[in-house]
Amino acid sequence: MPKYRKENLSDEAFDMIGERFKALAEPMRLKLIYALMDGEKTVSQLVGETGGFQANVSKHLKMLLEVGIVARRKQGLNSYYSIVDQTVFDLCDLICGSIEDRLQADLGSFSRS
Amino acid sequence: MPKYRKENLSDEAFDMIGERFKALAEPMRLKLIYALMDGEKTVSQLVGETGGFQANVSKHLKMLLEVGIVARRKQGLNSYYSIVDQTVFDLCDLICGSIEDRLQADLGSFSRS
DNA sequence: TAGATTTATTACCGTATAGTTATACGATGC
DNA sequence: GCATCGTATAACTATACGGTAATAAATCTA
Repeated sequence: MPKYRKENLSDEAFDMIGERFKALAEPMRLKLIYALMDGEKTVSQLVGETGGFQANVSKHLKMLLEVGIVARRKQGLNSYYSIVDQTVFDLCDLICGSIEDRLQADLGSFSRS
Repeated sequence: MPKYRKENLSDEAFDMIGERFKALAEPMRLKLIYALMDGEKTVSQLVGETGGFQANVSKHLKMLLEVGIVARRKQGLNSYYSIVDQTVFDLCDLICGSIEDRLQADLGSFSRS
């Protein structure tokens, strides 16, 4: 029995999966997710840690909020963002392993005697 | 000890991770990967299965080839493409689970009495 | 050699989006 | 009320990218 079963997927399913991956396809959003590994933070904190402009950070956070990767908690003047979908870390781990494999392979084909 | 360790990542690392996710962020490329689950196929076959235009299919395949997700084998008039990075299936499984969770949650908050 | 077939490439168009600036909104404090 | 602070939004620009059509390139066949 094969490791991966091939299910029937509709066009809408492909769209949803693509949209989900797209949320993780931008360096700034990855930085934000990475910064939120410590726990919830305010927009100002995230602006400081990522080095981005406040408007841009807010925009990306809004996107992550809409797709359900982060949550927002408003208190006083501040908005506290936090990760709600922990699978993003598993996804990044898988991707990083895949990138390493690729780089190793490239290195091998380059330096082989 | 936390489940996810926070490593130091450079801007270049975030770029590479983002680029990798971007390869999976388009429905047509997902369809191609999905179609290749059965094993290697020619461009014509993939055009038939995805319903896309030949030029578009070729362009997306080239992109998947460049990031190392698929491999190409030329024989006669045909180019045979196949999956080389099996982690894409794990990634899609994770994403699908995440989407399901999200939809379940949305459904719950909608229909709760 | 000429023609047919498969794939790759080029050019173009329209749309989407990241980054930036400026401004609006909402809450707090004087 | 008014000023201030943190955040969100609007408007703009530049660029990236997907889809499409046309063409080129490579291989096979008659």
